[in-house]
Amino acid sequence: MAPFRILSFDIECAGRKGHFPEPTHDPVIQIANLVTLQGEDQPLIRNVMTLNSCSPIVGVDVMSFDTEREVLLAWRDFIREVDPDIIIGYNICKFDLPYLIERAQALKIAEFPILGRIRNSRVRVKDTTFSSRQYGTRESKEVTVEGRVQFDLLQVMQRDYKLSSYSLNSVSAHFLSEQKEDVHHSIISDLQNGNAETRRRLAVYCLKDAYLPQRLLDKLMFIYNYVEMARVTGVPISFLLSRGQSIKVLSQLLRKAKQKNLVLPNVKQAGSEQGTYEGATVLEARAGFYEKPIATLDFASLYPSIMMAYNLCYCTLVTPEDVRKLNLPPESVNKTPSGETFVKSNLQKGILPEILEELLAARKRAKADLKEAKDPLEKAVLDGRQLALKISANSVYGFTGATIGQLPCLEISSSVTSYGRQMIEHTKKIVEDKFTTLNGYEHNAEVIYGDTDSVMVQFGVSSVEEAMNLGREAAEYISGTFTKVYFPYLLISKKRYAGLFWTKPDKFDKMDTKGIETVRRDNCLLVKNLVNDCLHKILIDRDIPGAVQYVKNAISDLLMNRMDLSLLVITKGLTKTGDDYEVKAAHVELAERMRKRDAATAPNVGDRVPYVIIKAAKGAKAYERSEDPIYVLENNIPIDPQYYLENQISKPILRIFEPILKNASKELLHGSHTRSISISTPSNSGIMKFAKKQLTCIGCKALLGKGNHTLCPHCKGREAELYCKTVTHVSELEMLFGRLWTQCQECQGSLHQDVLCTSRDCPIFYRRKKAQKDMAEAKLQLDRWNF
DNA sequence: AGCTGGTTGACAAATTTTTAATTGC
DNA sequence: CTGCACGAATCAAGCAATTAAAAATTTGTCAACCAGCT
Repeated sequence: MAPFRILSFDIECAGRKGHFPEPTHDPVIQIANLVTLQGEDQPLIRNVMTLNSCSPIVGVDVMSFDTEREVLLAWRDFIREVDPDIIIGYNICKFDLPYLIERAQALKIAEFPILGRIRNSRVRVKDTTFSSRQYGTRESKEVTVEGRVQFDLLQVMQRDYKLSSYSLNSVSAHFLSEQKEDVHHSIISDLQNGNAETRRRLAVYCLKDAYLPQRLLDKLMFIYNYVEMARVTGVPISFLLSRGQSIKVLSQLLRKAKQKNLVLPNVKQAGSEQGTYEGATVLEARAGFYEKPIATLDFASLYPSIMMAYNLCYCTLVTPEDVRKLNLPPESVNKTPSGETFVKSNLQKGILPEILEELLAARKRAKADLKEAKDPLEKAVLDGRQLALKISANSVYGFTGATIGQLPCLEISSSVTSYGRQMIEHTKKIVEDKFTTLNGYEHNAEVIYGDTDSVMVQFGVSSVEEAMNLGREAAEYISGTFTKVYFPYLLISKKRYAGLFWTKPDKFDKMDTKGIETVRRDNCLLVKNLVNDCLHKILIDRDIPGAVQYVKNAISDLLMNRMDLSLLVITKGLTKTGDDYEVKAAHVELAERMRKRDAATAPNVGDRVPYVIIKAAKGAKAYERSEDPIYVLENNIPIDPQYYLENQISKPILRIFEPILKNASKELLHGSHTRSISISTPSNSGIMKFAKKQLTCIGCKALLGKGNHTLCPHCKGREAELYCKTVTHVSELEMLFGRLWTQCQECQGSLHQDVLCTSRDCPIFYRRKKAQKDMAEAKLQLDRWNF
């Protein structure tokens, strides 16, 4: 089979000054294209189509046109000529493609939207919303281009990875360690209206936006993984991006049923009946800091195994009446702990167990092949396949429990979970019964925690090796698997713990954290870093005083206003539309305010909203104090360090330190380091509007009388010293700013041009802006000496 | 009339409940 | 063949758990008020 032809593209359009571009008014000014053959590193074609003249770019075919109509038609012809199988880009489904179509409509170019592989078939655009528990609610557009798969990397990222920001910039930084500049749309117009040189600059941005999605596609091997998934589950690739999990299971069911000459019933929607059933058991967590190794016993793919072992399926479920009528012998049926009855496989083999058997067998084969594979490409293919098979196996159970689905069957799902509950309780009991001093073991084993398919056991031994041996013995005894040991282990509560992860006795593999702030996206970076570094110091370095000192320094820095704004940005997802929220929340209110400022760039449903908490009147709710970080930076609004200390840092830190340190609260949050509070910059809102700013002495901050601009009489004698100090301060800040500026220039790839980037996701951007503000302020101080 | 003790209502503080976000398995 | 109006059909893996913030409710406090007693 010929390799796929992949087109990556990006468009730039010029909005009227200060407005986000709209297809009815604003022209498309540039389109950048990259065409690549699947599996090859270098693109076949690199080109840019641009309105008005543009200076040449090395290695790129630059096509300048005089009218927008020519640009659009050139692109249409280009698509038809290249005839790509897959069209990729970043946010192309919601922005680039619909924009081109609608723009062509506005310009009345009727012959433009014929881009697919069906002759004379026009591209159609439709608004859609997708909503599921797993992926959340998201508004998008459906663009039909026959014969070409649209593979929008934004959608892929949002589905496959949980990130705190999904901007192309932030995603590229995360996966490719490569930044891109974020240029505000108002600047795009300026560059377009400049000269051939500024348009060249714009073209370079545009090309980069087409290049990065291509890099992501290669690096993360999406084509392999998605093609494998499509093959295994039997759905088109577009379904994997536009539909949910259940269509995959349904497709497999249909395929299997067809083989067996069966048909699936058309189950009517059960109305508003939202039946729910009992799920898995989570064992009570004995919270604490464990300095002895903790062994983890678990059952590999528990739910699929249960369904296979007990032959649970739609076609094996019988009612008590059936049992009587058909006179089924008791040895031919299983009664599940939840009270349902299923016939055994000798009478009727279930379809679901059969699907699962095949999936798991195929996964086993893929894993075996993976071990033998040498070629990295082949490895990638096989790893993608085995992962796809695992996910498929796990979602079969979920499908039967989906009450608003095609074929719900709560009898199956509740039976699965009831067996699961029985197994974990049973495991806990026999481990604690067997490994006792009475039975000749050195210590009594204690189950300290367990969730769904795993139990954490403290055997009481102090070496990792002994714990591993006992773990293996126990696993054999309960016919489960033994995988790992945690040592040391910090158990905070159910679903929240951290520990060093050992799979071999000589060295730990990594630090593993579950459920706590380091892995949650709704915390600011400050909290994430702080918790992570503390855990590192406590678990790996075993240096508790060091961790305490570290926290104190961080708190002191925060209160002194020395904290970088990028560390204080909190992000939360906007999960529903504004009116559906019943209570006011910080990110929802901010999104609403931003909508009023500029409707086009405000966050939408499904987007994540970044915000910081600013100073305000005492007693103001958090939702009244949330603000856009960029806005805060530009308008010099003071943030509220106290909020970050009390509402962000304090509780997570205490949860970690409480099991380790007595008086943790006193030690960490009320020490002398919390008294070094900086004088806040006066807010330009509320009562402060009426306060007059008075000059203070540069030496000692005492208020100065009239006609006195620099020093109070007391400091008069130190003139030379203080002047030097101010000069040094300014030059230090100038150097810092210069360094950051150069860094941004390097990022944009040129040291000879102005920096235009305003990326919300880039820490350098925040620091550069702050350095700029500080420098301006310091210069103002210096100017006072000239009086 | 003046004092006392109890009641009441307004408001603040404390506590509980609800809502939303997010993760574990 | 396209565009438009209208109606019908389709679609969405699961539960358990923690945490923070807002909203609702209870509790506490204090002053004003009033009736009864000395």
